[in-house]
Amino acid sequence: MDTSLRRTLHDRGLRMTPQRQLVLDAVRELQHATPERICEQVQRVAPAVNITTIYRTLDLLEGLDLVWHTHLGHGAPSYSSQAHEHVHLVCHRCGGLTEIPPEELIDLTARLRDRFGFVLNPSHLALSGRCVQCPEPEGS
Amino acid sequence: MDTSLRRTLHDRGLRMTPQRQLVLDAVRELQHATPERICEQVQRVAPAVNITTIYRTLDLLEGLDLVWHTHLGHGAPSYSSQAHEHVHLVCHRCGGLTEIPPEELIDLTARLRDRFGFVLNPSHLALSGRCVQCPEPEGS
DNA sequence: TTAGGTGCAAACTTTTTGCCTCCGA
DNA sequence: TCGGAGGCAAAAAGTTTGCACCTAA
Repeated sequence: MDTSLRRTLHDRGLRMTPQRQLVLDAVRELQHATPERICEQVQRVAPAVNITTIYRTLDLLEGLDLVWHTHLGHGAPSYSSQAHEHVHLVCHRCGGLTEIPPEELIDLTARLRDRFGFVLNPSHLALSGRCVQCPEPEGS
Repeated sequence: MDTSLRRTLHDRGLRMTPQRQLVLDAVRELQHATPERICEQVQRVAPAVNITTIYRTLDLLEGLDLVWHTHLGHGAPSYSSQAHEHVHLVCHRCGGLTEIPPEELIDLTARLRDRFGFVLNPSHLALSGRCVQCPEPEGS
């Protein structure tokens, strides 16, 4: 049970529902999950929940800043909750994912805020480049 | 005409074609363009070129490290060429895109390389957060 | 002549929309 | 009873595949 979710929803004239709680729980539990994966998880508890509801609820929760999505690689987007504290390094070549501690971005976060007024979300960030295992392309 | 493209292709037993040149030109010219947008651009010169060819060619060029794609927001991915030297700040709230000079990432690039062996591609990077115009969410 | 490359159509996956019904304030 | 929510089906959007034909080495 998530009283704060109920409150947040109520403050905006929205209702708390079991589906919304279940989707939020699933995102928090799974981390980096696609909508389809989240749907499977929710349906373990409530098999009747439709994928449409998953999409609508993810949109809603994202609007409330409770969840977040990025495209870590090709294909479907990946949803996470604020709780997940990692920076992601995505290799554009092999698609590999490396997680590093968010402290690595403290300096950058401060600089972007001071200079551009941009509040970086360091806990959910994908940086793209080439990982250790992948060879350097020719001619560079 | 792009002799280096011809050479790169030839070295791998692949052929140079007008379509490949046109797609590369379109990516370089448009920057941040979706496959569909690139297709339109190519079709100005060669109306018969099919969207399938655009997808296949973008895949090919990406494999050659000549172009690059990210998902800047919802929906279709966005292709750019190496030539495009900007860092992108994407607001997760309004979807707005801010471009900042790549120099802002010099420190981070060096650190990631030294500590994790990860070669950041600073010329094509999307950092996600909240931009100046968008209000801070409640409760934070 | 042979393999690469393209166009075209169809299939497929992922996401969104419309509509009807249900339910709680 | 009124508007928010969800289920279901269909549509839309985005991407991939199969196949025939064409072309350059």
